[in-house]
Amino acid sequence: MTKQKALLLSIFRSELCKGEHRTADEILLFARERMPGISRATVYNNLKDLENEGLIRKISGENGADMYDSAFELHGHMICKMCKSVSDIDVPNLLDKMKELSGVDVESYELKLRYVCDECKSKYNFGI
Amino acid sequence: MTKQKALLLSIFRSELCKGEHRTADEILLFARERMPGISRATVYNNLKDLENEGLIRKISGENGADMYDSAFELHGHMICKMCKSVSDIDVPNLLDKMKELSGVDVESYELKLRYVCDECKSKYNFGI
DNA sequence: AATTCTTTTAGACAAAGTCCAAAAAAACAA
DNA sequence: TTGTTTTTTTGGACTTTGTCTAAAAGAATT
Repeated sequence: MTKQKALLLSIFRSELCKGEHRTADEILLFARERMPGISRATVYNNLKDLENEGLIRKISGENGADMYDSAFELHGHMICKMCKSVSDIDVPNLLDKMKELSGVDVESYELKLRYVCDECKSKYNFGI
Repeated sequence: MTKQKALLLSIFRSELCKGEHRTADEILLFARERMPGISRATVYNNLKDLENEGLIRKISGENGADMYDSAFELHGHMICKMCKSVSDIDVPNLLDKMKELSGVDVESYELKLRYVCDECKSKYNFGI
């Protein structure tokens, strides 16, 4: 556990990431506020480590960049088709159900539900 | 429906894509075999159109590039953590369950189950 | 203190995808 | 038909995201 890695972990545990889904470059910016010289490669390396250690989870992002989530509980994500906003949704027992269904030891899952959020609905119906 | 778009659709409906998960650049190569001058931008544009029209579905890929799936039925994907191989899994009624759980009109979903495939298991246990 | 192993760093590099302006094609109107 | 407008394609430049590499720095071990 180097200083750099500890910094990243503290960022994930802080308000900066609570309930948020951050890209690697957002994390890099946060990290540089506290450790100006930290290298991009170091951030990417440690994100990969933290993910392998199960301390954070990666979500393949809708806008190119992957995002990271540090929530303790495994959960799903609701993605608005229009604005690409992301919100969490708890899906009870999904992991166990998928183990049963597949017959193999599923370690984790990524679930994205596509819909149109209320804000976008009202923005694009022009009052009709 | 331009010639270019029709070509892409025919590729997705052909044996080239049956049960496969193709990247945009793989589709570009297939397309150039039949229409040598077709541009990369055109392929990307039309893949986006076809996705919006619900004729194909995008899976955010594990190795950088997104992949496309033209299967009619919505289904989940099993992803091996080690070799990143992808296989399909049918998850009955998941969409309806998610509509119910979320209380909104979920249009589609993307589900990835992470595990270690048999081949990788035996490759990395060194016979122990 | 010397050695070895791991991590960081900076920058080059690669891959995937977007953007743009001009040309071509298609759709529409007279 | 011909002329006009709109849409799509094209090629290439560009951006973004992420990886790789070799050298330096830092930890751990002997």
